[in-house]
Amino acid sequence: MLHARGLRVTSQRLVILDALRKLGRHSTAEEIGRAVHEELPACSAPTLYATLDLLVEMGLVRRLDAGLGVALYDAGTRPHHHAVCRVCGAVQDIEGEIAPEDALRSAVGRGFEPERAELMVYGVCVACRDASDAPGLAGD
Amino acid sequence: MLHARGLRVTSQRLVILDALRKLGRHSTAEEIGRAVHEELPACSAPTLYATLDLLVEMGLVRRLDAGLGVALYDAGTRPHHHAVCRVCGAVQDIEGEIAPEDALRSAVGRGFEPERAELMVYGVCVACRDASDAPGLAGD
DNA sequence: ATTGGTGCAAATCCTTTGCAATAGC
DNA sequence: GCTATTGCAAAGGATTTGCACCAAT
Repeated sequence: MLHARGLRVTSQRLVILDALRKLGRHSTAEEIGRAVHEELPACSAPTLYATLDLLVEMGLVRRLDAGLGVALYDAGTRPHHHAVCRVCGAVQDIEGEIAPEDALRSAVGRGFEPERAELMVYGVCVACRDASDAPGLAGD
Repeated sequence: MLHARGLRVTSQRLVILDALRKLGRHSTAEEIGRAVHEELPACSAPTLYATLDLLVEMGLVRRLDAGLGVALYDAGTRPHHHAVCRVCGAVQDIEGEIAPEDALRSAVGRGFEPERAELMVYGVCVACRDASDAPGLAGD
């Protein structure tokens, strides 16, 4: 898959993805770094971040900002929703590619007390779509 | 309102809230700071952040993390949803205290091309609720 | 052999903290 | 006057960058 993109297969990349998959869910770069160090003690922070960016770009990893001041990384690429605890900061997955309302219900069913639910829609705004549609410019 | 909480009414606090209200939408601390400086040139970053925290705590301001690396502040306290453009980073309000699904529809109706919608539910998880319910401990 | 990847260190950015001076009550 | 609040400067943490070396192809 890396080869297909003309990129090199390095032990760092393999170990980082593997570590992230083993950690399972919402891990900070620091947690991933610690796990990686057990196998690859010399792996550096810049490499870690660069690799995570690459994996995100490749669609193998998702990056998620829960407002905790650190980015969280997730090897599960299926879209899903999240419940963030205001008290302890824990991020709970709401599994499944389900409608937002069902996600909310699911969280409540698991004992989570929602105070506020916010939908973040990620996509392309009108202006940027128009810009990329403009003739003479290479569409993305 | 500040008095009611035994807090002092300072020009900084008034000007910061006023600036944020005038800016209207999702402003970064830096934007707010710039606006504040026009009226209160000496207002410092620590004061700005402290005041914003205070306003958030008082419920007059909401803080929002759109994954852009900076916090956005919003003087509109009514909960609403957001659409973030992957290309230009613009954050669009989806007005109204409406159901997430309607929010998604609303964004599409305005020309936004959604790629991914994620519901963030903020609240209190089971463990933290149980902890605060525990007898002998002061409930929050 | 080539050149993309890596590691080191330092830089950057946003935000917070310590402390003396100031201003609200 | 008492004390919260401010401003300054510097610290702090997460992430990125520049550059020389190394390793995958």
